[in-house]
Amino acid sequence: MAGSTGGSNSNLSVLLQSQRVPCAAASQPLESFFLPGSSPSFLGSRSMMSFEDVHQANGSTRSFFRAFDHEDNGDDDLDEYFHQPEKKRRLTVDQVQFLEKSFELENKLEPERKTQLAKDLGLQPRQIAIWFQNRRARWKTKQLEKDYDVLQSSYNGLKADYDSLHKENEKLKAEVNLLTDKVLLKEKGSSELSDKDALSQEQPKKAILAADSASEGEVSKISAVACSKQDEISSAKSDIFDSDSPHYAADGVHSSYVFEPDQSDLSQDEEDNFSKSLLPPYVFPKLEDGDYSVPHASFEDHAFWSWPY
DNA sequence: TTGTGTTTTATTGCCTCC
DNA sequence: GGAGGCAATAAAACACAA
Repeated sequence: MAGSTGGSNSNLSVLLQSQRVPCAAASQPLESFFLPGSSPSFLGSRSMMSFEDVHQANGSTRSFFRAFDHEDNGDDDLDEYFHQPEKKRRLTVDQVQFLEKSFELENKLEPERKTQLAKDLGLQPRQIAIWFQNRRARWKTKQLEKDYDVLQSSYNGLKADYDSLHKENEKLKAEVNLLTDKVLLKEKGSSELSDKDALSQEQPKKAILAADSASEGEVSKISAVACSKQDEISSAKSDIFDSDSPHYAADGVHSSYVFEPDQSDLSQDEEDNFSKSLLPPYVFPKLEDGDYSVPHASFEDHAFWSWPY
């Protein structure tokens, strides 16, 4: 459209035909637009309201075509205006208001409507089409901004949820690690008690290795932590181990001496089974770095939503 | 007054639909 | 193939701070 009718000749005619008709033709639409109770339907020329009346009713001192604001009356000025080189001229406030109303009703422009609007506003149909074109573009931009804002706030909400869940997950992970350590210590302690005699005689290699791998200080430290948490987990402990469990010393004595199968010798399956045997029905695989953690994916990564446990 | 950023009007080229 | 729509863009008009 635009390209098909474009051209300097047609532009000149646009200027001459549209911008030079600020009086009779232009006043008609404003009648219907500004008359109280009237809709922007086109009433034709029946109204007695003149263009000056329109300005007064509108409280505006602007002339219909703003260009005349700057060029005082006088034939010379008018002549100069009409013969000046082709220039863009903004539509007046009234024209824009009228077009806006029309746009609100329907943002697409049928040929008849375009012609009618052009006639009523004293503009070229092409100008009307261009105005609607640009108006649609502005509307689309605004709409995109709105959509962006909605998505942004939605994202912020989800991000906050994620952060909160991530924190909670970290907290729970630490707690699980602590409890697992305690359970393992208990397991080791009870094993030691039950196998004490055999151990003292056989001096199993693994016990030596375990003793070698952990300094006395470390072992006693772990034991101290475990004992300090004894009360916290006592109830859970009774659920985990039967009182006659071979893993649990009847006298509750804890030893810092560790005897247990070296887990590094276990296969993965054995390791899993080991963990399961400790804490049914909860599955606590041995927690190393990264275990039980939310996958370190970005928030946008949907893998996050398939909770790892 | 002037420089600069924003808004508005208009053009161009491409695309789709009938 | 012509009409009309849209995106990108140019350029005039406008707003405003310095």
